[in-house]
Formats: sequence, structure tokens, C-alpha cells
Amino acid sequence: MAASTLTEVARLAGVSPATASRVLNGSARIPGKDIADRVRQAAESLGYIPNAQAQGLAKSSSGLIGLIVHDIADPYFSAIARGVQEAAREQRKMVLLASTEGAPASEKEAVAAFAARRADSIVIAGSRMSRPEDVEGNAELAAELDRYCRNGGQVAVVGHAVVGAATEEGYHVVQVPNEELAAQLASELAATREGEFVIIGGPEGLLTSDDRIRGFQQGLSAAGRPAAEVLRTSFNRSGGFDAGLAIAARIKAARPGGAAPSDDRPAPAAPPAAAPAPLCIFAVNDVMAIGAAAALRSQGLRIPRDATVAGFDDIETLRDFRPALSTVHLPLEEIGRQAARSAAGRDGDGAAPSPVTGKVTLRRSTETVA
Amino acid sequence: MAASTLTEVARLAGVSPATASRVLNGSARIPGKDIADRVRQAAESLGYIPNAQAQGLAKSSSGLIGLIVHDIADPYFSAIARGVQEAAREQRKMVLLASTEGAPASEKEAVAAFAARRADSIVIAGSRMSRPEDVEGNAELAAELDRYCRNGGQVAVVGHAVVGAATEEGYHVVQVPNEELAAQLASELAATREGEFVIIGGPEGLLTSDDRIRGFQQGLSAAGRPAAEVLRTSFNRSGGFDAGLAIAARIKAARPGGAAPSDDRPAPAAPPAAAPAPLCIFAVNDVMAIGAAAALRSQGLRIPRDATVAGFDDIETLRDFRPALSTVHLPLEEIGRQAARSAAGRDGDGAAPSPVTGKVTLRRSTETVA
DNA sequence: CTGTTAGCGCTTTCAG
DNA sequence: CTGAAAGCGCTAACAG
Repeated sequence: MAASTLTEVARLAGVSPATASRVLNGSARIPGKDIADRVRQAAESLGYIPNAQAQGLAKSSSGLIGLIVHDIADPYFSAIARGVQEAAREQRKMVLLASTEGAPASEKEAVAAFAARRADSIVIAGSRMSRPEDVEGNAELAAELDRYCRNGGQVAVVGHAVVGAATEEGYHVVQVPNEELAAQLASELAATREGEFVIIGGPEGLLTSDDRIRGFQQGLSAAGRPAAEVLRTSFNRSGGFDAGLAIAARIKAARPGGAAPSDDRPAPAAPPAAAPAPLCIFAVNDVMAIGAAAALRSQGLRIPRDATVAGFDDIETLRDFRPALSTVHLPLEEIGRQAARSAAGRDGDGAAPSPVTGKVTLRRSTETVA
Repeated sequence: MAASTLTEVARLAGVSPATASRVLNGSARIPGKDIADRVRQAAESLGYIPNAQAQGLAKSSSGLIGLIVHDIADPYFSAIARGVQEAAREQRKMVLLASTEGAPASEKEAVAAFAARRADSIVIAGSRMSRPEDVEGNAELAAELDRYCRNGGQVAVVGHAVVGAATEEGYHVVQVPNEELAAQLASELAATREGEFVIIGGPEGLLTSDDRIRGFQQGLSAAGRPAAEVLRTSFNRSGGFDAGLAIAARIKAARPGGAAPSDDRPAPAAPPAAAPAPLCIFAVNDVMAIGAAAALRSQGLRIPRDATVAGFDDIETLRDFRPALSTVHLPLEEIGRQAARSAAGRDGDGAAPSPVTGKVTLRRSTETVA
């Protein structure tokens, strides 16, 4: 028993399918009250549900918003997804989800799939890679996106334009001031902390990570501090943990009475003899920061006493973490909402989209201990 | 410039649309190698992308999996979503997302929307309500679901059958042994802890919450302990926090030298004079447990010294929380995967779907302190 | 205000 | 093995 169709409803109501369509879906003018009621009743009694595919085919517009994330279980992405979801509800559309692990090839695939479904707009939330081995993938992704835009699709990208995309019509970028905010974080940290800085970054070429690293270094240098060493690792909790382990070993080695560092470079800055001020760790996102903190703790080190830790994003689920994590607050949900809105044509609500603004939020994990 | 169509490809290749269709999409037999290549080339050069809506309309199957969650930003749901997403990829389908805040009315709406899009299957991940005011909403939801199934749709529900659903064909339930696991948690806790128990539960009628409460009480009683008091609050972090605050006040009041409880009931069980063993708190999910822990801490209470806390779910993002949270591990991602698979027809992979199994996981937050 | 007539792009019998 | 023709269910010009 298949779902009932508009035609059946029309027949039952004794009208033409066109009329039925007009009353059940919002056409310009509503037909005569009497007939309209008859149709609505027929629809009701048949349990009529319009076939969105047929509607889409006829109107060539699907009521779908495509959302591309690296991993929906990552709180950063799920927060953005929530914003997109909300915007979708406002627009009376549904969201189509694709997880890509950040691989340009699967992003391209996802875009193609969205295009195939005639998604009205696409939101790309993950940051892109710009490594040499990704140029081909990115080019294909850009081509796919261009084609989609050329066919009338709307694209919104969070954070960064896709490398190599011809900035066509219908291509929007929600700017996230990663660099500025990271710089600000660095300068606020530098103002209160003596210790040497070290950065736990994602793989080289990951744009968001690179921006935050660059900004942080700039802030440091503006504050008259030497550039921080950068540890490259994976852009997730376990990457942070590994880096944290490495750092912990170093801290313990540098302690008065500790073994000499296995590192053959001379310990930078602080003279090895005096107990140095605690190391200041900046991880390019909160999840990595938490991983690093866990690693330090597992090695018997305390935060902020033996080292301070700061992150980026201000992930909600992590706010009860102790010591409270210093970070940069990003309005993730708002970012998602805004991306979905700008791709819907109405940027914000008539007014220009208020630019995304974050906020350095210093908490316990970077406090100086008395 | 609209996207190019099958017909255009066919014309370019000098064949009929039918043939083009046969080679581009998996029809029974592949046409002659020579002609096939010609078609493929034409498609390539035109950048042809099949119109999924048209395909769906013709085949009446959309390649879509509908997923209903309360809130995609909640780590419990995003973990399940990830599993569903994976299964979708295996099935070469896409997932359509709907967030409903748990309201039966919007769940019904979501099901209708999925049905309209001719989703091949629907996964409902949130637990349902069974309050008196929800009976109507649930009935409508059940009706919508039944209709969907009758039209050939497949439904998988995580945890609980929808109240009042006629268990039709195509209606699957992924059982989650909430009750048993909660009982087991209670008995393991009762074995090592002396203190009185108190439960922080969600609103009355929320099935998952109720199951866990019931199970926990059973475990307690099997261990010869009196039933725990149940504090009802909202099923999220802030609910846990509020309850935690209330409990903290009580603990402080009950302390030797503390003020008398503002509560007019006599303090249950332990004689008020002796310092009682620390209270054992069980929150029906991790997020609430974290909230409660934060509240206790904010009142100067320490865990597990002044009170112990246990949760449920074993949310990954919360694993680095200190003190490490005792909880019941649930294979959330697997649950999502299994739900999506069972709704796809192939339960598991030919074999019966291995039932979901959790595991009581005791950690620091419920340890006895020396 | 309502009905008729064409498609939207694809699949799928059914002939050739 | 290939092509022609008939829809899938709905909307959108046009007429009436």
C-alpha cells in the first residue's frame, strides 16, 4: 500500500490535482473556502503526505541544506551543526549531513552528493588542508563547488575559503578571526606569565591550526617574547595527549635535580640551573588542550603550578573541567547559524551579518600560583 | 546554466537516454563496452551529476536515512549520530537530521518530513516521554510512524518502543539494558560504600531516566539497602547542577556543627550526631553527573571525600574529567550503527544483531578515601 | 477561481 | 543489445 498521492486526494475531493496542489501547498491565492475545506478534508482522511521528491523535481529546489563536517561527534562540529540545524528550521528546510574526516576527496564526494540531491545550499564547516599532497584534492573540490554554484547553489564556508575556489556568486565565507584572537590570547598570557611558551599545533597545512599558531606567535612577538616552539600532532584529544607526554618529560628533565634533557639543544632562554617559571602551553583547540592536561597530570604534574595550559574554542562540554581551561570563546552555534543564513540569501536578517567575534577567556588553568 | 541532464549526455553520446541510464547507473546488464565508454565520456565532459530527486521519484527510494535526536550538540546524541553516519556510508546513503528537543509533536513533524522525502529508513534516538500530557502527542507520533511503516518505511528506535506504536513490520527496537546496568551499578556501589544513596533523575516520565532509576533502586534493594531518594530535575547539565546545589546544602547542614536542615523532615537513616559516611550520588546520565559535581565543588565540597558521584553513558569528551567519573559505559556509536543497520534490513551482518551491552565502570569519583 | 496541458529528469517495461 | 514510450507525483503556465 503506497502513500496516497495528490491526484487521489483531488479525485476524492472532486477537484483537479492543480486545485488540490494550490490549497495544500502555498500557492499565490487560496481557492474558494468551500472547495479548500473539501480538499483539506480529503487529504486528512487519506493521510496525504506530499512527495517532496516530486515537488523538488517540479520546482527544482529541494528544501535541503547540506552540512559538511569532519566528525559530527566532535563537540566543535556538533555545536556548529546545532546552529545550522536551527537556521534550517527557521527556513523550514532539513539538513543533510556528511562527515568527511577532513579529506578533500570525501568533501568533494559530499558536495557532489548534495548537488545530486539539489540541496539549496551547502555549509562546509571543517577547516581545510593546504598541504602539497592536497592540492589536487582541493582543486577537485573547488571545481565541484564552482559547478554547484554555477548551477545556482549557495555555499557557505566556515573560517576559510576553499583553496583555489573561484570566488563565484553564491560563495560565502564566514570569517573567524582565529589569528587576531590567538594573538590577543598570547598577549594577555604574556602580560601575566613569565614562563617560556610552547604551542601544540595540528598537522602542518591545517588552515585553522596554522592561523592560530601564526596569530599566537605574533602576539608573543608583539609582547617582546621569543617565538614559541611548535609541536605538530593530530588535531584531536590524542594528539594533545601525546604532545603533553613529550612536554611532561621535558619539564621533569629540566627540573633542578632532574635528568638532563635528552634533547641535545641547550635549554632555551632560562638558565638551566634556576627553577624556571612554569611552561606556558597553548594548544590550538580545547580538545587538544584537555588531552595535554591529562597527559601532564598522568605524569604527576599539576596545572597551573608546573605548567599552564590554554586552549581555543571554549567547548561547552569542557567547561566543568578542572582546573578551568583558559581559552578563546567562539560562538560556535552562532557561527553555524550565520553560515546557514548567509547561504540562504538573507545574511543575518536584512542587516549585514554581524561579524563573528570571539573573546579571550582566562581561567584557572593559566593563573599564576602564589 | 542548469546542471546537465541524462538526456543531454545521451544526445552527446549519440545514444538513447535509456542506454545512458543503463551505463551510468547500475542496471542489470552493462551495454556494449564501446557504447558504454562513449556515454561515460560524454557524462564526464558535461560534468553530469544525476538528479537524485528524479531518480528517487522514478524508483521510489531516496537513499536517505532520517535521524531524529533531541539535540545534536549533546554528546550522547552526537556519538549515536556518528554511528548512524557510518552505517549510512556503508549503505551508500545520506543522513537527514532532525532535532526535536524531545517534544513528541516535533518528532511527529520530523517523521512526516522524512516520509515526505521518502527516506528509506528512520532512526529515532531520543528517549520518549510518557507523561499524561504527552499521550496525545505520542499517539500522533505512533500513528505517523505506523503510516510510514505501512508505506514500506523502516523504523529503528533506540532504547524504547514509541509508546502506543502498533508493532508493525519494519519497526525495530535497539534494546539498551538501562535497567539491568543501573542495577548492576547500584550493587557494585553498594558493595564498597557505606553512605546513603540519592538519585538525580530527569523529569518523571522520561523513559530512559525512569528505567535507570528503577534499575538502580532494584540494585540497591537487592543489596539490602533502603531505596534512594529521587531528585527530579531537567535531563541536562544544568539540571544536574541545580540538584547538586540542593544536595550540597543538605550535606553541609548535616555536618557536625552544621545548621539544621531547612527541610522539615527528620534527616533520614543516619543519626544526625555522628559524621555520616559520604553521600552516594547517582545521576542518570554523565552530563547531569558532571553538573552535580560542579555544583558540589562550587560549595567547597570534594569528591569523593564529601560525596561520591556516578553517572551513566560514559561520554567520551568527559573522560578526562577529574575526579574520573564512575559510570556505565554504553557503546553509543555502535548503538547508532546498529540502529541504522537494523533499519536497513540487514541486522548486523547476516547474523542476529549482537545485543547492546554496557559495562559498569568504576573510577575515582566513587572511590573510598583512606 | 478552477481545470487542462505540459513537463521536471530519470527508470523501466516493452518492442525492435 | 538498444530505442521508444509511459509514467513516478507534483507544479506552473495557460486557458476557460
